[in-house]
Amino acid sequence: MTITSPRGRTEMLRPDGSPVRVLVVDDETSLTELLSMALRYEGWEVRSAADGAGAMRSARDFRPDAVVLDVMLPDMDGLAVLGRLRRELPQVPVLFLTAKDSVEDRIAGLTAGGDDYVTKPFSLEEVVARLRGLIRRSGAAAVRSESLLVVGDLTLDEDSHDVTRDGQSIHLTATEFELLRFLMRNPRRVLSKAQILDRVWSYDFGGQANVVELYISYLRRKIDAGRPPMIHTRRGAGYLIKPGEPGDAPR
Amino acid sequence: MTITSPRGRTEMLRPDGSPVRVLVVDDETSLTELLSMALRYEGWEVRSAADGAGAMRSARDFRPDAVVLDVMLPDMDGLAVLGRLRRELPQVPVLFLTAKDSVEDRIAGLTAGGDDYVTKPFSLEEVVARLRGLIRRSGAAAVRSESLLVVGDLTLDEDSHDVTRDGQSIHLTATEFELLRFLMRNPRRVLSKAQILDRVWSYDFGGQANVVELYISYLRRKIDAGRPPMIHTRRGAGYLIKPGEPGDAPR
DNA sequence: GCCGTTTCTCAGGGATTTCACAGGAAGCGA
DNA sequence: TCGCTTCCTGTGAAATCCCTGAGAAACGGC
Repeated sequence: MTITSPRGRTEMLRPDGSPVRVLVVDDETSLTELLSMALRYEGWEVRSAADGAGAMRSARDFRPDAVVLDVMLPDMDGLAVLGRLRRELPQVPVLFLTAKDSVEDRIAGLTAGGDDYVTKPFSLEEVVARLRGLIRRSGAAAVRSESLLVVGDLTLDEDSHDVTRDGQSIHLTATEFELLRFLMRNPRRVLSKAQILDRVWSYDFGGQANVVELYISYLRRKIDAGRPPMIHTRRGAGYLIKPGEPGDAPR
Repeated sequence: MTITSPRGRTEMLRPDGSPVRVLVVDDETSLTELLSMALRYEGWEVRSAADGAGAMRSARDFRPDAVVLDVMLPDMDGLAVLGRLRRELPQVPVLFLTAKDSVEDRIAGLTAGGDDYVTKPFSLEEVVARLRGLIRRSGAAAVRSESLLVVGDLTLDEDSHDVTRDGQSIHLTATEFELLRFLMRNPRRVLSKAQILDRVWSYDFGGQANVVELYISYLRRKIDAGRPPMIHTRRGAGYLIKPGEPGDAPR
């Protein structure tokens, strides 16, 4: 079931109408807090645990629909936790967090089912998108929602990563794609550069804030070129995307 | 009966519409968990047992449509379990898991009845494919046809392992075949290198992640040569397969 | 056991993507 | 209109990602 909330975003709900539940397991509290905030903002109910024991307790009485699990934990390693979780919650999809350099000690066979993983440092957009994908495909939320975002004549498919405007296919780089996804998931809403930076860039990004301007510029060139513009600047506030009005001068 | 679920994949169902049931018997819990996840993701209902006694209990009250059975079990050996299973579930097909070096002809005798086997370490794609074949042929799921995957003018027959593009037969090696099957079972969906590695390569593969790139390269040479390309790279995300657009430049 | 086939590692090179920097354009208030 | 601030975007360097040839090792059929 998908409903549109008053604030204009689509939310995932369980069959009984209650919000989707996500359990976050990581020993870095700054990370669990960051994630919890982002996931709550999605309208999900979140509980977090800092170690394997806490994770098992939460699994039992919180009964989450999805789990975010750091594979490196202090008391028992992530794999042990995974095993116990699987026994407690056999159906629940897991999103693994893993360090960049452990790409080689790749989580062999962990993503067996519909599971997925992201490498640290990640962007919140990425984590949220993957979680949505996992939950959607697991059917836990009975949200057989489409993977297609539509704003005016602009479409973005989260499964195939295809983007089209007015039927014409548009090639985007990975960062451009995430930025556009974030805009399109919040249509007609002003998003500040800080918000965009926090969501689309990885949490340890230390660069210049004007990358956002730069990527907005890239997107405009690809999305708005020769058409009524959909990406608008609110000076001093941020950017927003909305369907192009035919009356508007093409860009 | 075969239906296409909202997530775009075909599922097997029993004549009464309930999901197919599979019993997994192995004493290595990490393996039963791995398999359970993968099989659940197929939309099947799974129960697992760690020994012969548990297997018999599950056979009686779970009434599975297929059994995955490790021939090496702690309490009684797989053959004894098999005999008891056969008495309890005379019609049910069995997929044997066997160590690489075990006597092949003994297994050959076992699989005479239409059963099948895979050697450890296996890939999840392989186990799932074999199981699908067994179930399809047993008639439990009332699915008789449907061994043919089709994407555009590309076809892959899971029974005969024949692959054709535009009517022309294409020879693939075993690994190439499994990779293509995985792509074709998830058309128009971006699959990350990690997902591909976890699904197509055996669970204990510890090698370089760029084998995936290599095999994509092999596949392209055979599938896309001189034709509109069907295998596409999404830089920073993964690969996907989709029907070639006639307008696309041939490769 | 031998020989063709298949799998996989390694490494170079090429193409793409990301990002910093900086000059210029555009908006805004007085 | 002027001056200040904010935003836009060209340029280029560096990093990253991907492709593929060559060859070693493992496998399989006979």
